[in-house]
Amino acid sequence: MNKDETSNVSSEATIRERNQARILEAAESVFARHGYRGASIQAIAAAAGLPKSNVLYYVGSKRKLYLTLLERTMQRWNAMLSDIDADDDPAQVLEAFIRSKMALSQTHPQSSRLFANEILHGAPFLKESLFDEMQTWVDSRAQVFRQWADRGLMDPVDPVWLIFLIWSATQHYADFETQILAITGREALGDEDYRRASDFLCEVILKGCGIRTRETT
Amino acid sequence: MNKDETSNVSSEATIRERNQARILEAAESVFARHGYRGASIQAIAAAAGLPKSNVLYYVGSKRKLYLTLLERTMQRWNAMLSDIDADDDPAQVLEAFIRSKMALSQTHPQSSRLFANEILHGAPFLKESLFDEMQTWVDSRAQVFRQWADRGLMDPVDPVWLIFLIWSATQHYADFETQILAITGREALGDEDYRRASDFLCEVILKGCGIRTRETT
DNA sequence: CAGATTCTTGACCGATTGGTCAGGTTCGGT
DNA sequence: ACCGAACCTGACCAATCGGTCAAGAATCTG
Repeated sequence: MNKDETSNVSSEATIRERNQARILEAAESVFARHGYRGASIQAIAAAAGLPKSNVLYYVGSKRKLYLTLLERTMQRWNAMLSDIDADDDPAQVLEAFIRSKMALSQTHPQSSRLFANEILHGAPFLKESLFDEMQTWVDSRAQVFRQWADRGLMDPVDPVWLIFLIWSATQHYADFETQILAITGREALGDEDYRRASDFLCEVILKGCGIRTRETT
Repeated sequence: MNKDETSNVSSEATIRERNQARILEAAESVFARHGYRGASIQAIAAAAGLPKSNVLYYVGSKRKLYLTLLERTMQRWNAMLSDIDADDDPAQVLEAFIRSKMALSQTHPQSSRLFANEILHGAPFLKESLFDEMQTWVDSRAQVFRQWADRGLMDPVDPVWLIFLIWSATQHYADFETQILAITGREALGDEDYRRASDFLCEVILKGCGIRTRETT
């Protein structure tokens, strides 16, 4: 009985979940490249290796699919960005922030591009409440940065512009990967490239903010 | 006779040039938002206030229109980026570079977004020769930066990553304007905002590279 | 003024779009 | 074995897509 139920659930979840995962991956790639308006369900279906109506059977509509992916992107980002406190070490906090953002660009470039496309489209699918959350998050971080500056732990730079600097610098590796590869003559950005770029960003940005790092060798 | 000729030429150029300018402006806006695939000629026509077939009369095809805009974007960028020399002052060069890029983001945000969309699409319309030119440009700049580092005028940071940092940081204000406005509670980025952001980027990036700036008051 | 050129623009075309729908197949439970 | 649920998928629909074409109006030129 118990064994029978497990077998049943597993079989049901396997088909639906497997197909949904295929569709989500395919859709992310298409939306990341062409944005919402430029993506077609047929292109997504082709990328997923399923007929179009089968895709619609699972996801309902283009809009629902897109919203699911956007939500997933936000969750990926939130899961990697931890809270900070004024008692934390600025060097460690900023370095962790930069490195985790770079890791996201490396592991989920399509998510980054999908988000970039959403913003370029004028963010029609991002709820105002989500921007409110972002604002709250930026404000709380900015407040900590200001306290560090007050205590002489870093220069009194504008903390909001600093956050934008880190966002832009780190997302660039995912969003503009095509350009970077063409200009640097690479076929892909590997671990070593990401490590060196992350080191560079940590070094320049921290130094640029007057934050001294600890040499650990 | 001379007076009659002037009147004739002016009248002919006025209709065609005026309509082409209208179409280019409208198209830039639509392509900037939706990218090539997501932009429709009907949307461009509506934004230009002309019938679709009138638009096609002037520009021939969607592809030609897009390529024209892409070319125009490249020319705008090239017109503002001057050659540099190892004898130049690093602080002045980098500051000029950052400020001119920020000015471009401020005056031509749609161009920046159109380019961003082109890259997100995988750069299908950018000729390989154009990337070669970019690479040449980046390499020549990197060489100068390295010479500066050799002479102790700046830190030995990776010059290519430095250029990417400046690109990403400056283009961010155009490309992610929607996000910036939402988070900062602004309705637009004004001169003062751009000035402060430019100052911030100059200060942090130059300091981050170990370049000392001259205080001019 | 007449003819040539440019401009305007709706009708039309085949292809594609986001879906809807219906019917058949497969799977799971009784 | 039967029935219901889940899955699969081609046909179909109205709307939109990038263009073509033709006809009339406006403008230019000699």
